[in-house]
Amino acid sequence: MENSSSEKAVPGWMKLPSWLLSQTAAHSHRLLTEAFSSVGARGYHYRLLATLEEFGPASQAELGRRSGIHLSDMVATLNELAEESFVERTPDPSDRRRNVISLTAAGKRRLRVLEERLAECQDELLAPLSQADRRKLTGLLTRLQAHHDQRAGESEGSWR
Amino acid sequence: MENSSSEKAVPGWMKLPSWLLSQTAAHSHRLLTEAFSSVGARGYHYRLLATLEEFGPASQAELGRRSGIHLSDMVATLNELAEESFVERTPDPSDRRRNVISLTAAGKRRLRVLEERLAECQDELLAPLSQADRRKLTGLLTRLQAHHDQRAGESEGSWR
DNA sequence: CCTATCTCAGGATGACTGAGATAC
DNA sequence: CGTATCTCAGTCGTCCTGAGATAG
Repeated sequence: MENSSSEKAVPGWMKLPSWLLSQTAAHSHRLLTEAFSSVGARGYHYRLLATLEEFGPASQAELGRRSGIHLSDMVATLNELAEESFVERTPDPSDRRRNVISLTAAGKRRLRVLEERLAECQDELLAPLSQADRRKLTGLLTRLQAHHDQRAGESEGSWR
Repeated sequence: MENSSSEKAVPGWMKLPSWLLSQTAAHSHRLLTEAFSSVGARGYHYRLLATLEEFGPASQAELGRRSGIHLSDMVATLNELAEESFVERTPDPSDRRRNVISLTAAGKRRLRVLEERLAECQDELLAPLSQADRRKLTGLLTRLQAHHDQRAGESEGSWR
């Protein structure tokens, strides 16, 4: 033992919830980024593909609302996905402002791969926690998220 | 009770721990960014000032190890802090490669302001949770962080 | 020679802003 | 008209890579 405590000296702010949250999120983000980029993808790709499969084809604006991705980023992300033929952009005949985005067969296969990687990440992320602790953590985070989501919806126009 | 009627349709991946973590961290980050930027500061400024007060003057490399800020970012951040006279950069006479960074009186006052803002953010962040839940969450996150920190230290050179 | 320190230039991702063109 | 959609051009903060100059 070195001094009063057996641990290395650590700044006090590292015990704050906001810091712990940002750090664990950063770890999680690193895991996901590495897993996705190992197959040439990134977070936005997964979010878009998964949203498309779950809710079906939609305009870019609608996709943005469902996935929480900004329209500006949507364009670039869809360009990337379309270039690999994971999604198709078809003009909407009933509203010529819109593109209808739909998932291709290749896109579904891609999604399966990303889902596998994602599941592995969850496991690695939560490795030190018991099943009960994982549920507890998920529950607490869900409550936090619901609370802040709601407040965001109130002040703005609830565009999400 | 099911989401078929009362709840809005939400993609399944939004229930994953990694997503909840990144979202709550994003909310937290938004709170902090707004609070800090309302006085013209940002996260790195607080981390550096707080680390300096807690551990005293140090070289930039040492500060980087203590605060977890990359050396490349350290330079720019210290430039900003020095420009407002919150820190002082003095050449180390015993090792002419080094600058000794120290906190000024103005820097301490600045830190007090940022700490206040930070405390308010913690409260707002954790608003929907009871004291017991807050402790539980902090405990769970601490365990996650410790686990991943350790693994990061193993594979790399434990520079942090 | 090799390592440590400081500096600078840049990238990547995610979140976000603003503005323009077009269609409703 | 105003509003919605799509596109493109950027910013910002955080994290991170690489390379150079200098000092130990």
